[in-house]
Amino acid sequence: MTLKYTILGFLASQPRSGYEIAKEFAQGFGSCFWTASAQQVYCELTKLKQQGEIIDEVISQAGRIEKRVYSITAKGEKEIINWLMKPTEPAKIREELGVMGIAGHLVDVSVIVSEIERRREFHFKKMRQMEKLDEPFVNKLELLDIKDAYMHIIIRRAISYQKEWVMWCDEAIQVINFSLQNSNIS
Amino acid sequence: MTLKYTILGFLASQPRSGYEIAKEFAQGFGSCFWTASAQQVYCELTKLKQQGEIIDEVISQAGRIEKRVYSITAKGEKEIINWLMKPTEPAKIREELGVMGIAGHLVDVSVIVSEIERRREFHFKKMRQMEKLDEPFVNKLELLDIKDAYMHIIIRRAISYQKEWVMWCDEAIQVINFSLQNSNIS
DNA sequence: ATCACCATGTAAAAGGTTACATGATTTT
DNA sequence: AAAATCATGTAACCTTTTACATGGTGAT
Repeated sequence: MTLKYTILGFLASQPRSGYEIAKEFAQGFGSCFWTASAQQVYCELTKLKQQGEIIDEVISQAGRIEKRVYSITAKGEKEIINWLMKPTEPAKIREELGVMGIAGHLVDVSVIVSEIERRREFHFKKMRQMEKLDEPFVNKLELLDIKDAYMHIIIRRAISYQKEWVMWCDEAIQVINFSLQNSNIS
Repeated sequence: MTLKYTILGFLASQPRSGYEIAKEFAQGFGSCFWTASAQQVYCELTKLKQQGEIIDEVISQAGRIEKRVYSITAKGEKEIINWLMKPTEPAKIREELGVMGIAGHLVDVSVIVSEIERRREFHFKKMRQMEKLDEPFVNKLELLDIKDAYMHIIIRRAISYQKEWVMWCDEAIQVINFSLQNSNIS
């Protein structure tokens, strides 16, 4: 259901096309907390329109293909407000890398170490991406209105999530190296 | 596919029944990095048996219902080793709470603040749970062999994930309060 | 007695991914 | 000329969740 409410949220802040919403998930603010493919977005928009929570309008663009822009309806706004009042479900941890914890010893330690190094790079890049999203906010921290403050804290969460990963990778390699030294001594 | 490899991993470390594996996901080491219901576990075990990656043996217990204990086969071990050599897919962020970032202003600020406080409690408890799992390892940090080191680092990741959440909750409430003071002044 | 825990499964529904399908415009 | 971006959809498949189904043992 979160996909639905994220889309309603985007449309509550301003009318958008399916393509624009999909982009929010791929690179924009949506990428801070949720993922959805373009296919999912188009599919959900069709459903939401049928249920009267959003309406669409075809906009013709000069020298461009026309696009279908969606807006939230009063019914849709009621729906999202109702949802926001309910407690959120914490994300379930689903981390492939964890399998190493039980079965890592079945492969050479170099496989594990280089995988952790690869992940460090990945999360470092992600962290930088998230920091870019935060730029408009960190540059006026003293002047954030409540709407900006909400966006800022969500982006901050995404940044520290990635940062925590980077720090964990460094720590993990240290622990592995220390353990290897131990086994050499004995 | 991760469910499959997590189960193979558990069985690679020792033979277990479906119930025991389900418990690992619910409260044990599995809960550090993956979630799976008992239904999923039983279903996957049936599939893995059909594919010859695990074998089962019915164990009768004194004064208890008999249980079906599974062990990994040579084929299964080959499968998991092959999988461990491949790069891991980082988890996709799916965090309901993020919707607040776009639509939080549609409800009263007290709704948001009390939700963040509720989440702080939740993650604090989770952190304590994960710390309990780490106890056998932190008590002999100097003596960890590589198998222990792998388990320890995965648990450490789970701990710092929860810790990061707790710190974020505190920071988020501060940012919100600061923003509210701003709007009162102007 | 009631609750927690042990123990194992099936089936339907919901949610998400991947593949298929198409085609124009803008930038390099 | 090729690649990236704009623009929208359908269908099949895979994964996950929820509901259904059952019943014994041990502790309070």
